[in-house]
Amino acid sequence: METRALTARTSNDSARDIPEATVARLPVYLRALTTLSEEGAGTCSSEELASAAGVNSAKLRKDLSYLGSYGTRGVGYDVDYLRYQIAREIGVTQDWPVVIVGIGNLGHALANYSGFRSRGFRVVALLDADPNRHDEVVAGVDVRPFDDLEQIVRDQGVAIGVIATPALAAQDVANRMVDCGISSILNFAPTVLSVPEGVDVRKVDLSIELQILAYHEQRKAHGVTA
Amino acid sequence: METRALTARTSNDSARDIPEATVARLPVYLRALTTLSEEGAGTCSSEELASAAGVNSAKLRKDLSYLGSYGTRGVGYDVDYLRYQIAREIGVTQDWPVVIVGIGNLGHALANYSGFRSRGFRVVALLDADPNRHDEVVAGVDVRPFDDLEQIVRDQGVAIGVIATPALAAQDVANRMVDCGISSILNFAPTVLSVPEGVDVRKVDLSIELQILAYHEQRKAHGVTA
DNA sequence: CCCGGTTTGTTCTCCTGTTCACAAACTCCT
DNA sequence: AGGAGTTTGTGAACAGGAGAACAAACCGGG
Repeated sequence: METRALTARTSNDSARDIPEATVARLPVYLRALTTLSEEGAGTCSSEELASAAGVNSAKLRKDLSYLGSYGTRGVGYDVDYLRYQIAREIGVTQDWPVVIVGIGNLGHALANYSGFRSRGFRVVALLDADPNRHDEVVAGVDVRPFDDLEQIVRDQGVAIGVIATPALAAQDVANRMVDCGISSILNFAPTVLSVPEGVDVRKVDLSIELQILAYHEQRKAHGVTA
Repeated sequence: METRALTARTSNDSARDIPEATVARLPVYLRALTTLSEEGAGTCSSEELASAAGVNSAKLRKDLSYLGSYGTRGVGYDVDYLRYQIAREIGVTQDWPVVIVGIGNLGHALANYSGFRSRGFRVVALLDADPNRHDEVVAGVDVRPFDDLEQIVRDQGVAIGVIATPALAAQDVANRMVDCGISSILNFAPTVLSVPEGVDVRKVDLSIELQILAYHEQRKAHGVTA
């Protein structure tokens, strides 16, 4: 609570500064709550929700306490109410327009991924530098030239871009995105992007995850055989 | 170091216990070194490599120090030598057979992803429960029934499985994988898997990453307007 | 109204990871 | 050989997150 003085909150708060580790878990809680709600649960305890989310219950309670006191002692949390509060805190009660650049195999998969739409993200454009791909229609959206980026971003108010190009093109795409005013980038290309301050980049790297698994796998094998 | 008593290391070490955070960065260093090598660099300083990998140079040096003293003071690191050492530590000098279950959009993309092969992972089988998908050939590998899992795992010595199924099927697939002896799972399904001790699970969730970006994006917008 | 049972919110402690700063070690030049 | 310049490896301080534990708050029954 004493950190509120630091963040110079303006009018109504509702946005204290939440630790990164907690932010990363909120979507997991959100999903677990959605599942619980679909199963007909009206309330749930921190223990139940923590188990559904795969975390420690003390950690869950601490995470939720950053958002406010939305539980009732002796009872638990109202599933739908808590779900709404988390959704609002993350910002997925509103609709986020998203552009995807690079419509190869991965781009196709992303464009077709239903989990985006159902969670408040709307794919408003698919862009690709290859003219052979233009006028192709993927998931009901037609693929357009990369140069249309600026107009689309301006017209639709896009703040989030997804990069699914080969590694070599990724930095150029990122630069163009930043120039157009995009300030959050999800990067699937296996390369390190450099962007100006104020722009957020998150990276998803398929082969890195496998390599981490391989490391542990190797150690397991060693421990057994040696 | 006091945790070594727990892990019951046997004969020659060469495998001190490396912090998880470091393990997660080693593949990034590996990729940066590969790029440097292709650019013809013979040696590099921690500053250069750190910049290429997008991390602090002190952190890089500390990370590398867990592997051993592979640098030369006043000079830097031999690119190819360091690259080999990291590859060996991760375990990607050997070949890892991998099975992918669930050949939808994402499964297709994964099967075609060249980054796996080039990093020591070989997709030995594609499995899908849907009979309509069988006999389809993706990336030179034909799609087979899910029930073939056990035989494939046994014949090919598969230790790593990738789940790219819908959420509802993921836990069942994971159970079967574990039963067959798979001990590392990369899960793309948006669900929390529960697995017995000794089995590693890593999760890649596309929509969670977007939600994290949305949270920060929302805060940026708030800070500006309010 | 009071009491036992339950569950949250929070404090405190521990541990992991990050960063700074510097001694040790190496090269090159004179 | 010696000294200036460079870069690694690491000790130490610092920050942040995880988990145990407990007081505060709520419900229901008598």
